[in-house]
Amino acid sequence: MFQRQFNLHPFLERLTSRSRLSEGEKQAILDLPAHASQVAPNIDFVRLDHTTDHACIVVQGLVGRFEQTFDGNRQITALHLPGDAADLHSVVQPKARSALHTLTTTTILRVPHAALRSVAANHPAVAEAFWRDCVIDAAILSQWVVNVGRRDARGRVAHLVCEMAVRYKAVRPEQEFFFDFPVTQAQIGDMMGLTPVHINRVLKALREEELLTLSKSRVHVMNWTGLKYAGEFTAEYLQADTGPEESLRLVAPHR
Amino acid sequence: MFQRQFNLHPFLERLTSRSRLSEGEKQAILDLPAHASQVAPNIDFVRLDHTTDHACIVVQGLVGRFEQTFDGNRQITALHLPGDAADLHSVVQPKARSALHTLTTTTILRVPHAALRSVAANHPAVAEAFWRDCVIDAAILSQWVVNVGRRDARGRVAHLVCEMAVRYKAVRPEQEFFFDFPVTQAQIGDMMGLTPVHINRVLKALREEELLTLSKSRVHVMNWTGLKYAGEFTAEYLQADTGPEESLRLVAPHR
DNA sequence: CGCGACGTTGAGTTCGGTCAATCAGCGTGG
DNA sequence: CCACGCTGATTGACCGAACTCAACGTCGCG
Repeated sequence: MFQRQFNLHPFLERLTSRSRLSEGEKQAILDLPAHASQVAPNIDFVRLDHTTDHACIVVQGLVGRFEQTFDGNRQITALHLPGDAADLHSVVQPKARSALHTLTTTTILRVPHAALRSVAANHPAVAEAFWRDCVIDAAILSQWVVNVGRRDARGRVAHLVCEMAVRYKAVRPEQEFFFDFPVTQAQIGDMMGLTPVHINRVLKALREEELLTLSKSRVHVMNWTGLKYAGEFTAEYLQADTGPEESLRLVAPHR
Repeated sequence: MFQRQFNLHPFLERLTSRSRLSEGEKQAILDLPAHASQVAPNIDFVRLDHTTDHACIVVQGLVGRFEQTFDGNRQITALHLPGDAADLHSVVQPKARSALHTLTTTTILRVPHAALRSVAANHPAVAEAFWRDCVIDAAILSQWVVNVGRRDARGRVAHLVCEMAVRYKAVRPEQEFFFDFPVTQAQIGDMMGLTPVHINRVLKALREEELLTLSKSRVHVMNWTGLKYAGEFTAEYLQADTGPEESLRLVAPHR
């Protein structure tokens, strides 16, 4: 029923922000068959160890990737915003090693692996763009390890908010700014490897430092410079290092 | 000077353990140009933010991938054993987001990106194998986040040793076994987000529990079942879920 | 209006960190 | 051969960040 309301433009934008594609390749992405569906909050729409034949693209809402320990503690390892392909890697690894969970009401587009493979096979630059997309997600994941492993609670939360501000394209370096970030304190705890109670105390401290406020699923960044410093944040890891224009083709030119 | 002594067989083995390749594709991998070199211990042979035109394959020794915080604390995010392509992702993301550091004397083979691209372009199944390799490394990284984020010190170290035992193919489920793991306690601390002092105490506890002994760069696992339980370890995430035989080709068959 | 989910706060505990001393091994140079 | 210095392992005493437990507040909703 949502078939006509949602298209693959956000996904294409994400891809082209990381890789250069020709007009024909862009059109091939937009022509991919996709089945839209709404998912209610707090639903695991991809379960651990299940094998899928399609990839999920987030169009609206917020999705968390997580795994859990034997005693049920959850660790969120990644967040997926609109435009992100939450499990593009499933094209080459169909069995899910981590679950996908909606944090809010979310609209996802399901694209069959067969169609993605076909586009990648016919357009080597698209295959490379898919590969690069997975590689950049891995770089983000790597930063997540650093955050959880080496920063104290205040630094972790500051870093998370910085990353989200950049990924939501909300940053106004010269002034305060706001953006929606629909998560509970318990979910932030699951991202950072901390308890909800401690997240609460950290948010209170950040508020008292006049760095940021988080309330009602909305972040108010009051001091971007100070926040970046508190989270030791630099944004480079979020982008491809080659501008999409200079990006090389996987297929070497024929000699 | 080492050109003739080392070849790409370990790398090919790693690839074929995760993806199926035809004889021609295998040969193409083995025919890749590679420049061997020895690197002394504790050398950063790929620096942060440097752009490379080649990928590094570990043939002997042990390599750690790491990033660091502003105050110089290191977080090791991955280990690369012989056969691993430590930065295959650099083919599509040439600027290094994390550094590579030798933990022991290490022999690496440097393979030009141009050659890897050429093989991938001529053999779509190789392109897919490269992509899958990066995806499985990301799954290992994801487990690393869970380990650091959600387990206590004892569980983290137990999990690490379990992962290494499996990756070194040292496991003998029915009996005690040994394997070389040439790292210092300080380096284990950098992997787990803990201090060297605490690693020492945890190793002492694991020794007193008769789970494992680590001394002189050698691990002695005394109780595999108990160790797996302590680290909540399951090995699935280390492998491709499709056996290499069933692995699909990126190129769809022509209709 | 009452319930449930989420947020807030306090008191006490604990895991892991910090600081510091000691020890063992090992390569080097006198 | 042995003294020296360096690196890494070990241990103790103390500290502090984050956890646990528990109570209470707040808000949205049926």
